Amino acid sequence: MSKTIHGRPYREGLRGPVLTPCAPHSVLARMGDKWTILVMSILAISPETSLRFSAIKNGIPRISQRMLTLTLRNLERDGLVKRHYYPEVPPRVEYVLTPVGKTMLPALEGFTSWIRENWQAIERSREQFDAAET
Amino acid sequence: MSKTIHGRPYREGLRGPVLTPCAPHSVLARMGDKWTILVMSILAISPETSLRFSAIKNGIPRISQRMLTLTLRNLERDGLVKRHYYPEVPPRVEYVLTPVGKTMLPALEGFTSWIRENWQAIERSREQFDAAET
DNA sequence: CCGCATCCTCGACGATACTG
DNA sequence: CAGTATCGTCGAGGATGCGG
Repeated sequence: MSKTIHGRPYREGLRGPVLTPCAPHSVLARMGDKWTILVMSILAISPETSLRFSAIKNGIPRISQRMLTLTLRNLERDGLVKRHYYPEVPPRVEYVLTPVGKTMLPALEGFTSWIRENWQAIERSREQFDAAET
Repeated sequence: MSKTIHGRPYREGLRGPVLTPCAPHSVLARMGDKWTILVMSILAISPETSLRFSAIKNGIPRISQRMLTLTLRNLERDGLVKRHYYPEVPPRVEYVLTPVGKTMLPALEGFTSWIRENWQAIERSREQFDAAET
């Protein structure tokens, strides 16, 4: 059994630890992209209620129709969000978190709450760093 | 006092909740980029020990010198990593997590452990989804 | 109402070569 | 050894318009 850090396997090489390849990055990258967290947050407000496409769009200032569609597709593909299509006129489409999507919320919240408590320090550090460049 | 979800403020609009702008995305985006988590993971293995540039590079297969430099610069700018330069010949440069950087580890670990437990389900969902497209 | 197609811009990332 | 400079590629993301 090899050692792990953050669930990431690694071995002790001659010149220190070497990380072995890992898949989970794809999930982190997804959550880190421009709109995904915002969509998750909107759906997390009342996790049992499904929201219409337009309600989500209205909830996220400045998101384009195209990017919302793509973001929702990706979440659906990952099995975190379920899409319900109602073939009415005009059509109605609603989205909800799946069970898996809901289990992600506490873990995500743990991380975002750390960010909430620390991002001001981070912002200050960035300003200092940038100011130090002549 | 307005309501929040994941530390994100929102208001109840006429057609549902509306997220108000939020800064923390920049932190999530940072961690979600291609190499940052890997660098954090390497430094997290023994948080009290500083590592040489080359040790980090050896620990992350396929990272280029350029991308490691950029990634470390960004982390230093955010105040999560501290850089120590020793003007010897040949030069030696070491990196350690800052106190702030260390406090991030448990929160990050919470999220990555959720990913570890669920990414196989996510992978399966992706394969199914892709297979469903004719 | 919702989604797709098209076109465009820009920055992340990689490869390579050079310097103190 | 560590970092910088330069150049090239590629895909994320935005604007707009059409269609069921």
